[in-house]
Amino acid sequence: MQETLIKNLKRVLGEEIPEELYELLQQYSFEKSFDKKVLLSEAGADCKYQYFILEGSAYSYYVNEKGDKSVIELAIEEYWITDAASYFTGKPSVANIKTLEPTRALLINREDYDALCCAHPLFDRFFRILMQNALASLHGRILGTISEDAEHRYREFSRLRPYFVQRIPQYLIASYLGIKPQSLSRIRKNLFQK
Amino acid sequence: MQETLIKNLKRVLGEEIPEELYELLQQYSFEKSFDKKVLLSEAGADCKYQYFILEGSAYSYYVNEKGDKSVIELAIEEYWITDAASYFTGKPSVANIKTLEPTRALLINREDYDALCCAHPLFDRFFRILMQNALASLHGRILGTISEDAEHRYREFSRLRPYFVQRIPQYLIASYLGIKPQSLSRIRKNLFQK
DNA sequence: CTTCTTTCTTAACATAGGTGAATCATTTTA
DNA sequence: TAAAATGATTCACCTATGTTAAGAAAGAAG
Repeated sequence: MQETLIKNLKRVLGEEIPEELYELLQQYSFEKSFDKKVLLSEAGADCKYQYFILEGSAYSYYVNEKGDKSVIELAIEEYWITDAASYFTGKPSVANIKTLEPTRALLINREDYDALCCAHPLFDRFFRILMQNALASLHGRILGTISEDAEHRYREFSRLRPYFVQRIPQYLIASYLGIKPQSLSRIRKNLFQK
Repeated sequence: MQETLIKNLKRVLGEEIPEELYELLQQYSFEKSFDKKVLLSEAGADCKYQYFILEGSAYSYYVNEKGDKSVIELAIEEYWITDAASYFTGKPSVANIKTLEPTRALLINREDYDALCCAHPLFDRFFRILMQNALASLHGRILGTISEDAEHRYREFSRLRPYFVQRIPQYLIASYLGIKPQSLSRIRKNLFQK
């Protein structure tokens, strides 16, 4: 069974985990490998899975009416990625999800997710706490986006997610921060000159 | 016991609710009334409660180093409001929370929240689902903020939250959308001329 | 290696939205 | 009611970021 997800379960639940949970996870999820630049889920379709990245990286992005792409989420090892609105509610997704590198992930589909939570209440708690954390971090992101300028946002991002800066192409980071790659380039030039 | 929260419990859990849940809620929460423009929670302090608005309205906002205020959340009846990062993790809060109108709310402190979830697993589920919904809606907000212009964001906001447009002062809506009141004024003028 | 593709940088110019200041309108309070 | 406070609008001007276009650098593929 997946060491890295188990480690997460333990850290989040902060108690001894009943053996049963491992078996249930095993039963209601499966592992899959993907090449780089593979589309995992497409806008308009039902987003069937949530992905827990075991190795590699992926991102989700939105394409608006004008054709501009915007990065919604960036995910490396130990991150979950999905189109929440679609996965949790069954509505058609607005996001595309794509691997960046060759990626190995744990997949859980919606029915199995529900089954998992019904099979043992600690899963309700585990995912509740995951969602709480995701929520708090998204609030931080919103806050930065509406109240700080692009240079500030990039500095914060580099400080909080140095691993991302190393591994993720700049044009995706720019998009995640809500600016164009040219602007990020300009900002970086500025930062290094200081 | 609070009809409106019970209605929410039922809708979210979509099943018959054991009587026990009502008693537990009663036990682990309490109701309180506030005047308008009362500070419920202050940046820097520990955000002790999450508030379920029964009547009235409130908002949370962040003040950055430059002194600019930005609205994080707007809440009217049947909305929850808190500083997630502080409430869920115990860290000092970055947000201020303030009532807008005279407001009656249901309060749950962190210890009682944990106790509630330990007392009955359906609370883990209830809050998990609430968090999922909040997460999906925040994704939508991020998306708008990084990929659409201010006019588009305002139109979407008006479409999705007409009640807010009626009740919440424009300068707070502007801030929530990440722009200045003067800009929102300009945008509205433009919209009505079309 | 060489070529092709992807990513990053630079620069000149354009624009959405910010700033500061004044005025008007609306609520609140005395 | 009058006075004061709060919220909304308008305008002239400014600035951060977008746009377009070109070329440089770095990686991937043959």
